Amino acid sequence: MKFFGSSVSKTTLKTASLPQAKTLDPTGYDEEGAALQMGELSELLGYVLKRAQLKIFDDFLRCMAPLQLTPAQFSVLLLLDRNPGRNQTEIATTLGIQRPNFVAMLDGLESRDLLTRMRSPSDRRSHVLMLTDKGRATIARAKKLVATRHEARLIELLGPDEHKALLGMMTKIATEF
Amino acid sequence: MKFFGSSVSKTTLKTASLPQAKTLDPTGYDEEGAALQMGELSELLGYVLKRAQLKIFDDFLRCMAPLQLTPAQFSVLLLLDRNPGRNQTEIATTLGIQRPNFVAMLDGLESRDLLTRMRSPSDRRSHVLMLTDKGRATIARAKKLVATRHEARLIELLGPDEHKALLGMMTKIATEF
DNA sequence: TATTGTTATACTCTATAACTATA
DNA sequence: TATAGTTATAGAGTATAACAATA
Repeated sequence: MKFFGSSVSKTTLKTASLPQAKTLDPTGYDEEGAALQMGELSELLGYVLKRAQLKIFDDFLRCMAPLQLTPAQFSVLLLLDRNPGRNQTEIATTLGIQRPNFVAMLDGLESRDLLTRMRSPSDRRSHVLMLTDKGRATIARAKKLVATRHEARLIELLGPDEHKALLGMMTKIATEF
Repeated sequence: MKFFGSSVSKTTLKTASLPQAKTLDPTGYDEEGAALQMGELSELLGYVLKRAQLKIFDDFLRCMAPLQLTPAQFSVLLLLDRNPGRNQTEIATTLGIQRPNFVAMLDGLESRDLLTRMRSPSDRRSHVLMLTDKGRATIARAKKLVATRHEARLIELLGPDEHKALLGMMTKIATEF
């Protein structure tokens, strides 16, 4: 499902420049004829929200290119750093990831030596997840990249107060809507 | 790519209740043990933005269930209503949809008799897109559903001023970031 | 040559059912 | 029985290459 497209593929993850919706020139007319009327679309929160989200993810990817981490991978490492010793179900559920889909994701991170799976001694069904030293170093670097390159640009664009307000509204929608 | 999952499939489109990230109870502890620390994640705009977007799309789908329109389909019909007589490339490009992916989408809408493709007399390569009467009636009903059920709830949650400010910030990110 | 619509294709994300090994 | 991790699979969304018809 989508309002429209554009995202960055994981394979092309190096740093891709994304195709995006046509932006009108100042005259409101494009090369060949009259510009299209966006109508109610520009007042529809879901529409602009989706577009903004794609932009932000794309920028996140660019900023994180040196570490080759997707937003999802970043969120997993961050959660593991803060919550060592949790099992797959706990981490996946917290992030809204289906357990089956989490398996391949962990395979990838584990094969890059960023985390380890250990059978729990107390419950041998579950895997205790722990960042490796490399994983801890990576998430530390990643957080710096996000803060200095990504979030800093966002705050610069919006202003610190608006940025803060925006965070609050998004959280409200995410939790109360 | 994702921060985490949860969305509504088009097949299940009737009205689905979505699996979502665990919400903590007021104590900050869940059933089995300590709640997970979200850490920097709750301050990361991309993260909360994505979560909010999923919530909003899910609600959009529920509100639009009587008409069985996805956000993407809604945006196409809306654009066609405002801009009759455009060709596929123009509509697709404006919405950020790849032309190849637009074909199946139009097939679906055309088979539901919501729009028509006509070969342009002036340029026989291109298809002129027009809403049918049913298409116009449908988008009219859809706009009412969105306004009264979907956007109204959002405005109620945020307050009209905040909602307006949010729209502005999202547009800014979508166009200037 | 270039463009429009199209087909074919591939990769990602998401969801569900069902298996296994444990409990 | 129920749960954790897993496999298999299917449906969407998205991206690119290449073709036929037309310009």
